[in-house]
Amino acid sequence: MYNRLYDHFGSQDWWPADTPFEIMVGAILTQNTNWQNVEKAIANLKAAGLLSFAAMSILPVEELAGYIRPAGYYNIKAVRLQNFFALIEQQWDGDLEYFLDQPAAVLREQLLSVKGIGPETADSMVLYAAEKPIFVVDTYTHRILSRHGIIPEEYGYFEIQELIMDNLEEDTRFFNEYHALLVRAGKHFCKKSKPKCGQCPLSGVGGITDCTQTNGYD
DNA sequence: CACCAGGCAAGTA
DNA sequence: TACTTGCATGGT
Repeated sequence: MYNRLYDHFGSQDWWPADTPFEIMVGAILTQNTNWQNVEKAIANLKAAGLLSFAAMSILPVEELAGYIRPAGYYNIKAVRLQNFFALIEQQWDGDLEYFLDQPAAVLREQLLSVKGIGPETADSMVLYAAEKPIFVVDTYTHRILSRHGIIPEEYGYFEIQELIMDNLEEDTRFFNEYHALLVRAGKHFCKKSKPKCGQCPLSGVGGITDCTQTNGYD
């Protein structure tokens, strides 16, 4: 599946951000949200010169919410960002580099303890900001794998992650590209409302040959 | 108009 | 434990 996606789409060059801090902020902002909307929120923060831990962590919650408004769920996400900032400030004295320089399992556990950071957000931070080999599962991963008969539809986050990590090489660069490619494929072919696109580069994988409806290429 | 987007936590029975 | 609901803007 990876080879087919890479041959079709090429390198995705993820995560689209300039710093680990920007990646982590983006990971929270993109929860159940189109990336285009997140870009607007990030642009607002950049324009105000606030896209740093020092600046953002002392911002009042109402003010923070105002900047990230385009990303949707802005009130709850402002609180989630502050919960994350509190961990870095209180446990790591505001030193993000030091925080990220821990074993993946420890990092993951600490991130999951933050209210508002769940499995996907935590793993995105571990893989893309800390650059440690962990596979990020998302709705596209679940949808694409289940529709191709690789996993049962009822598989949850950790079951999917375990299957991938137990059977494929644990490599940061590979997991980075694979997740990004699955998202790309999901955006363009494996839409929720179109179970069978037929033009997906994965058509036929897993013995699934009945993806016969059309959905259009890029 | 309806539906979707790179989730998560809280509420209900 | 297993569903359901709230959160919200912006694009198609």
